[in-house]
Amino acid sequence: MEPNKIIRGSLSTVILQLLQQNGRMYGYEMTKAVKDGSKGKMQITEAALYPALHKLEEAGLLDTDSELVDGRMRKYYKLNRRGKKESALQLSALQESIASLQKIMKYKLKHG
Amino acid sequence: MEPNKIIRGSLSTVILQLLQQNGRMYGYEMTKAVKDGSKGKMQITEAALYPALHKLEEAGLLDTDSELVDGRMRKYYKLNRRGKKESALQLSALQESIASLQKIMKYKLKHG
DNA sequence: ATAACATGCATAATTTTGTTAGGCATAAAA
DNA sequence: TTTTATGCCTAACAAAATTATGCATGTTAT
Repeated sequence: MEPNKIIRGSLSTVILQLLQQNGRMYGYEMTKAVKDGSKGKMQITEAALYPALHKLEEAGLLDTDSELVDGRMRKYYKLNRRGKKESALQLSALQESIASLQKIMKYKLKHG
Repeated sequence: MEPNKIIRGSLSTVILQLLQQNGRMYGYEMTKAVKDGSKGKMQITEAALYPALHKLEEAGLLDTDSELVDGRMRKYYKLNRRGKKESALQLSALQESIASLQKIMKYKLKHG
């Protein structure tokens, strides 16, 4: 079983939420945050992350700025006003989805 | 936001769990169960369901039998021994994944 | 009668979204 | 000096869904 099946389709929600929690992050940092925050049970590959970040940026939800640190460039992302709204929306939608999923999996037919 | 993003990647787990709960079901019935069980918030389209069912059957997790009811054929599915094992495995894996996902989304960096 | 909707199965074409596999560069550690 | 960590990225491919159909029977509404 793949480690992070549940993230499938929720990657952008996770990204937005990480930024909501931390204010300003760069890509590599996010991959570490997910690995650490899940105690190694999940990971976001960079090949999945960067396109997702670019998509959110293009969608006008994120502001960016780049910085040279220790001789390497970092591209920082943070939520703008629209991003904050969208973040909240996606979070509650996800929580409702999880609740629905739990219900479904306990569902028993009437008159079975 | 799509209604059932969270099911993405977890469809087979949901199917196995429905069969675990109800013992014996046919495809159309499953689509209704999901719609009812989630109060319309989620659905499994038949185009997603049937290939998934066939795949689980091919994987040797489900036994089937067909029945003519009210002039229409129904193909019933149920878990066999292997399917029951797999159902339990996938359920606990999914629950752990959800727990990890929740952790990640609350994750805050040290030393911010 | 007949059109629309519910039941019941299924597949084909397309899109979304991820993985696998790379590339490039700097710095630190073994 | 080779490996590991940091840091960005894309291309080719695969998985898994959605959209769009198709077919057939039975029931309900017009």
